[in-house]
Amino acid sequence: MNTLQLTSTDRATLMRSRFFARLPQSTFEDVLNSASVSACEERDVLFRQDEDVDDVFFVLSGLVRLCRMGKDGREADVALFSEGEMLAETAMFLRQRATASAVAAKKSVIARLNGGKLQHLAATDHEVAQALIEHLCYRGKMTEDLLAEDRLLTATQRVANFILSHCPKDSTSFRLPFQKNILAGKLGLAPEALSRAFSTLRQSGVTVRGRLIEIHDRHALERF
Amino acid sequence: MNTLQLTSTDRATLMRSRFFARLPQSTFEDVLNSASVSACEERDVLFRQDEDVDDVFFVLSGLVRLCRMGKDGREADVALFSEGEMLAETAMFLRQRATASAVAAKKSVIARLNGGKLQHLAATDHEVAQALIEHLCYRGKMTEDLLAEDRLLTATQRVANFILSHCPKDSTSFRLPFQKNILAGKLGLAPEALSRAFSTLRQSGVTVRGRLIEIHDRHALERF
DNA sequence: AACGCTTCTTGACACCGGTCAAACAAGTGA
DNA sequence: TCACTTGTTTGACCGGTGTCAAGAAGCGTT
Repeated sequence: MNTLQLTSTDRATLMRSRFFARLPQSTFEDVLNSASVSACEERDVLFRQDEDVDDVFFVLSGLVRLCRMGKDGREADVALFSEGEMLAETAMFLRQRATASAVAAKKSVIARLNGGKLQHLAATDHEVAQALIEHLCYRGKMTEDLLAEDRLLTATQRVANFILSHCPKDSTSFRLPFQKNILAGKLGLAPEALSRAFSTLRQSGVTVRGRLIEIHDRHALERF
Repeated sequence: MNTLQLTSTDRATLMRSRFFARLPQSTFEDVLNSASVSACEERDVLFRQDEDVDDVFFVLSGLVRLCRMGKDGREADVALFSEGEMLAETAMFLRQRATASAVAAKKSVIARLNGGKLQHLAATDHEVAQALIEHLCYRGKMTEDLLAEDRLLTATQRVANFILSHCPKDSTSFRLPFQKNILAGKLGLAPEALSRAFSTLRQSGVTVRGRLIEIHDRHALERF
């Protein structure tokens, strides 16, 4: 986890993000002044469950898995953050230990924003508070979506959903943005189950070669 | 769904709640001025999935189920709100239809706060924004907890968890706060599965008679 | 090109939990 | 109190998914 300088593409990534996009330039700079940037290898840990976390993390590039561990050692992913997404903001406001661990799911560049600073800004700057509220609403919905999918859909249906929502409407194929491993975790599946789901979908015109997914019949997928 | 007057116990309930507790009296009155109160019977619908929802709801007494329906007609609960809890706040900030339906799970009294008013307050009043942020963090954590439980624990373990977290530390028994039906939904189980979980736990010293749950060996439950 | 590592796939199997049906209990209203 | 409705339990069955183990494919390194 080496410390880096914030590049101009990093700044661009930040400014494009849901959270920062709506903040005025000066506030943006203000937040950045208290930020540090580091390069992570796959499996590097940003923070661990039950630790105190004071900072807020921002994915400048790469991928971060948020996972909880059960007492028997198994672990379950509860969220997956890719470029331009922010995590660990709840630790700031609920005075309690982290409820999950954050682990890089591949080589990543992570910005670490000062939590106290951000909290202070949220308390004094309407724009920041507003952006935070929207961000939290969005995150809440994401988690609720996951929960509902888990409870309503079978493995194959969840995979079909994922494919449909990730394949551009005007295209017939796309590349998985990460390893199948990770996708399985995000969907709450064992890797084997993901593999089987793919092979079930082959009957409905889905071709999987490495990370390349081809769809030959969108409607067949929707019907699943 | 009859319209009611806000009683003084209702006011007390509001002021005790996570959200309103921290607001100054004047803001509190301000919000209340735009509120209406109604009595709901079990199964009354507060709003339906895919509808536009402008208001924010507050449970003054009773119980509200938030559930999503799958295309095959099955439905899954994604949250359960009891006395003193607020729901549908995300609809205000994410400009989109409701992602779930809200249904009274028993006779309830519901306050309906004006969303626009609240949104305006959140944008101008630091205290309101702050309260909202904390509320959203809390809700987010709740949903994440549910997701993690679903993914990490078996039915019996989830039930054991529920019992442990609802039985006062200094007591050896408690009453279920709602029908087993509802509990099953909250835990993501079919009623039959809940029933079986209870009967499995009987071996670990749990007695169930109607809604009365008795624990004879806390540690046995924790080990599950 | 050959090696070694990791990721992915496939098969076998067990088990958890959903579903249906029927018996049973509890609650409600006349 | 009885009849009726609604909620709960139990049994039987089966489909879905986790787990273990083995083999295949992919990928980077030498």
